[in-house]
Amino acid sequence: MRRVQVTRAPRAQAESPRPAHERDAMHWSQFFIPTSKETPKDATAASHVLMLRAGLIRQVAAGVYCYLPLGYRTLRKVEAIVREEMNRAGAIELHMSVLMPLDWWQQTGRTEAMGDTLLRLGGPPGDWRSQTVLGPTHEEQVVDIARAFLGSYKQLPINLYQIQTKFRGEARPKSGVLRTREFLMKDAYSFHADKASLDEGYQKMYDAYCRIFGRCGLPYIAVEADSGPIGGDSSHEFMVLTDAGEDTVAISENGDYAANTERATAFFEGHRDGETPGRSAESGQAAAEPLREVHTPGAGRVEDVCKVLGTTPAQMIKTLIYTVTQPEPQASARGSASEPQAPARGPSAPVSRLVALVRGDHDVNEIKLRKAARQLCGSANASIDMADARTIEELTGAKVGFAGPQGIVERFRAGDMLVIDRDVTALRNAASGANKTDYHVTGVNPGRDFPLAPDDRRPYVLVADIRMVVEGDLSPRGSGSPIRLKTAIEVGHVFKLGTKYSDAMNATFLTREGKPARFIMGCYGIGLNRIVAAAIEANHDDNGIIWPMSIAPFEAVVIALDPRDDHAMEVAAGIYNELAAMGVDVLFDDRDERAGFKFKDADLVGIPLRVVVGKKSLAEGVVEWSHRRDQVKHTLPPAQAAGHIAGLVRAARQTSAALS
RNA sequence: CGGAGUGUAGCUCAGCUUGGCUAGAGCGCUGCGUUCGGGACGCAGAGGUCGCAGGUUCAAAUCCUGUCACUCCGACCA
Repeated sequence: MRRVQVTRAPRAQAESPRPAHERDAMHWSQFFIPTSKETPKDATAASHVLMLRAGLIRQVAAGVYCYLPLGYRTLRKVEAIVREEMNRAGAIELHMSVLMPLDWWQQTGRTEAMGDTLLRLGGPPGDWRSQTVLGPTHEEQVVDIARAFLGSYKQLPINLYQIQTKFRGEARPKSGVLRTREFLMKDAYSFHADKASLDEGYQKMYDAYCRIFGRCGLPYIAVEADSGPIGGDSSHEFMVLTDAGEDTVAISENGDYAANTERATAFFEGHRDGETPGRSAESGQAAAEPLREVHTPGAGRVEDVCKVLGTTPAQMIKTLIYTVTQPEPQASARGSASEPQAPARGPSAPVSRLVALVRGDHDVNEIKLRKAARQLCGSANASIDMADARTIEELTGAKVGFAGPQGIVERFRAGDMLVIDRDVTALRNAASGANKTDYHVTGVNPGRDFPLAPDDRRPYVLVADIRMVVEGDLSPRGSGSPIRLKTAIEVGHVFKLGTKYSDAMNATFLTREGKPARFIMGCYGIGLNRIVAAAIEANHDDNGIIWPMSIAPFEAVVIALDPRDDHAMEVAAGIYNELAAMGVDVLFDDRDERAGFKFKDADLVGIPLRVVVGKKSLAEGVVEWSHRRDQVKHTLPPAQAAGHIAGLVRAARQTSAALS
């Protein structure tokens, strides 16, 4: 740090306005905090605006930011908390490499699964660069370590973690630091000999995460999550509820249920009678009406149709057509070094059509639908896409907007599928498209007009939960509590991975019986930059950031209001020095600026505690102090100031520690 | 990847429609002075390849073509 000074010294000595020996970096006049009054053009999220205005970060490129000193101080504090709690939970820190061989990713099949998200170095074919990737996550590398060094059950369980910069070819970076191409992540990987040990390790991480986010001052909740392409059977996400998030969380009002909408499910009425969804068709109270065609010219959208038919979206069946693509069975994944860019899907990949039925007031959850499709066709890698207009017209015989379920299976080819949402099975005399342009039908009845179960001729029929939950759905716990939807930032994620990676990379250890067995794994991630952004989203006002003490770049700021008044300056500097000596992270605003200017800066930057030393209050024998959060001014004699503030800092630190 | 938009000083933007003289303002920055408890003021300054490349023209920030970057919506997203 001093080195910078030394190299500058010869030139600076004569005329530098601040000679080296007088520098104290924690004097605001000499620190580096480029604040700005202007709201940056491109920032919409509060955290993004404030991080730029408070001089925490600077954008380098889309989704790439550098951390300026103030931002870096906070990031480092977050890092320290994460490290402390991981160590406390028995995890062991290591540092893996960012560059790694493409080969590993081909072994686990994730070259394809991650697609463009996996960043490659490029370079001519055969060059080492074309065989090297920038790590977006480190399962492959840590499994490689495990298969090399973990040979015995005696070494298990073990949890290895790192805090590392990750790279992802994010297609659309957004919201400042919330979604970027380069970011700092804590990723941990646990290895277990059996399922019970995994459950234990998972719970340990879950608890550690609660402590971490609690200590960082985040109002978080843990929700059930979809485990995504990474696979695995159980997973929770740690969410901070804020406007800026890009995830949506379903929470029941009484708090007995919380899940990411990717997987959230609602209470199904059919359960009440103990009915199986497929059978409820026969038990309807209303008499089944015959199908009746109604002319509905131009009414392709649900609302339009309702108007014409005088019905409600909840009484309609929405018929959506998808295509299902099953990739060719993985040809030899190994040794394809000569052709690393092998096309993900050959043109010959078999494509079948899938008809999905949901109620008119519901939307399809494509993650659930994909799961259903995979179950039906038995291919774990099958993908689904909305069908194009031609496919739809071919299947329904009508223009887009007039598809209906009745008789649709008669038009099926081998391999086509029908997936019916549970809630559709409960409908009686519903309305739907007529499979005839400009016509709809009423009196559609599940079971009579379309099958609810597979038979010999149509083996691909499935009733499942394939819809998004909506506001007002009831908690699936059966408590009757309504579900609310909230946007949230995902700050952490814990998975039970199982043997997905140890299988793919053939990573084994020897059991007590001397037989090789695959590691059972868990993996656990935390986005450190997101913690910073989420903390700001959750803690700010019109004037700026309100840092939680635990991650504030400085815990206290001493503002000298009259730097030209020797006495006032002396008192202020004295308090600053005392605080620093007491181990408080303190910044000294010694700048020769007007009072309002400095107050605004202090508010913007968000330091939790503020001491103001000015001629005016000094004349009354006091200095002022206040919390950033409530701005209420208190006074006390200068001699007691440092001691009091240090006490407040200590108390806040203890509160944070008490969470753990 | 699809749709929309924007690139002019460190930051926020005007100028472009209808080509024309030395390319402007505010904030910030430098100097001097006044001011000094909630983002002061005066005077004097520094700072710009008008994203880049090509074209049209006597003449291009302005018109045309291409290209790059960034932002927003969507698709995508351990």
